[in-house]
Amino acid sequence: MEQKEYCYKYPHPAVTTDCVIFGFDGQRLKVLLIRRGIDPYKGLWALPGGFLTPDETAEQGAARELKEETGFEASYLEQLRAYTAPGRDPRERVITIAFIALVKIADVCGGDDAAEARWFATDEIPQLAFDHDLILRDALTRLREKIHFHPIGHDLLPEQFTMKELQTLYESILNVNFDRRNFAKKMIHIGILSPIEEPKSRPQLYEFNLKTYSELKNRGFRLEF
Amino acid sequence: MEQKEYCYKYPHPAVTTDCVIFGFDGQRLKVLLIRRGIDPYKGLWALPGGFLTPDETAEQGAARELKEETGFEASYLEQLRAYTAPGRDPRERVITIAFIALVKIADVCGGDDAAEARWFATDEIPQLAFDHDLILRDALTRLREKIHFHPIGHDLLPEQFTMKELQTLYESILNVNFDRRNFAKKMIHIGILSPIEEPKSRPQLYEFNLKTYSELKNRGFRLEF
DNA sequence: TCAAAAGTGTTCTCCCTACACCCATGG
DNA sequence: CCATGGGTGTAGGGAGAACACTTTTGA
Repeated sequence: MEQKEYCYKYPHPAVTTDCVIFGFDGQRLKVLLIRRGIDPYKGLWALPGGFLTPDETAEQGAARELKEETGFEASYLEQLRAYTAPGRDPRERVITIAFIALVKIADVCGGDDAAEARWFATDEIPQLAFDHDLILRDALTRLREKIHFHPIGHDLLPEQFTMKELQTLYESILNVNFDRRNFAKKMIHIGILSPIEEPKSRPQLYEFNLKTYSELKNRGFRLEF
Repeated sequence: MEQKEYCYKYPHPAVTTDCVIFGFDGQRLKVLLIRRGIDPYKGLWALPGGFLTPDETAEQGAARELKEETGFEASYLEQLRAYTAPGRDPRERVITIAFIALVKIADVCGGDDAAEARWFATDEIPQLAFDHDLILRDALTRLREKIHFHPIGHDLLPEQFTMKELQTLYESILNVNFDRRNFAKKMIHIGILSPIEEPKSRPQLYEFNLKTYSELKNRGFRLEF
């Protein structure tokens, strides 16, 4: 392969995207990491990511890398922020644009690339490559903020779910315990949940009512806990 | 000046920082813009910003550009997000990392560079260069969120201020009207304001009590309106 | 003297919280 | 039969919202 060169009058940093991918297994909040197969930091776990191509936005690049490296389609993808410390990559100057992705773990997990990928509970994160531990901590902070005005459950749970599952999700993200009855009351009162009619299953199933949600969002609502 | 060249194996975008600089003149929330002296978009108003140098973080670059182009020191500087649409700069691929800066308008405004700079009310923004109108709108949205858990007044008002000034600030940012008495009650109740003892001035002056604030922040507080 | 701004307190309502009982299912 | 989990209702407390009167200052 020919060694093409791209030249500029002033120094340009390389730009990558990295994804903090959150999933929920029914018990705990998890983060998807891949093991690096090449130096630097070979063998360490890292956030999935890669270089931005010239014709895509950072959002498109993040979605592409996510799909390529893990096989997941993000049901939600949001930019976190850019990380620009000059020495954060030992090879050359690389700035990364970090993203938060929410995926439904139940979705097919056919990782295309052969890269080794694994879910880690957020309190059992191993040592990470680059400044990815910093990025991950920032992502968790952002997620905990986000939960107050975004129906995160819709992106992390299956279409239909029980109230208990939803509560466990909230509890595992916020590291708290809620009163079972008050939690259900509050959720139903807000109006973004619709009970499933079918009377066959005993634990009542719910689904998100996105129409009500978008109305609420436009009025700027917030969920207090 | 010699034409140095910086070459890479893969294409690298140029990286700039841009600042949305908010100030408060006692009546309305303002944004500081500069008029572009060169193409592209020559003559249009734009957010102050410039290219990132190889040895500085985006935060440092934003602070430097802010100082160089407007003479202001930001009392608060926070990354908003990166803007990466491939066509956003007609010259070459340029991604920008946008920042929100809060400054005290009363501070010396000795603009170092001769660039024409002006404060604009947030509802009287002229046509802007590049995608700066999008950035500005995002910054306003973020600021309106931010106001709920950051004492924005501390970065936008003088050291000492009246309750009315603080209320006007909040009202101009959120585009609402508060009951004068309930607003004061709530602010004092929170505990981040300290009344100034000196009995000479009639309208009671206050200052921010940053110690109480940082305690509150650690406990994760939020101000509802 | 009058108008405009600032200081102060009370009531009502609603939401959040704490908490207990019943029913259904499955072992 | 019993244990577990899910469904439902109520009483109390606290914070926010609505609201009026008095005082001072400056024109």
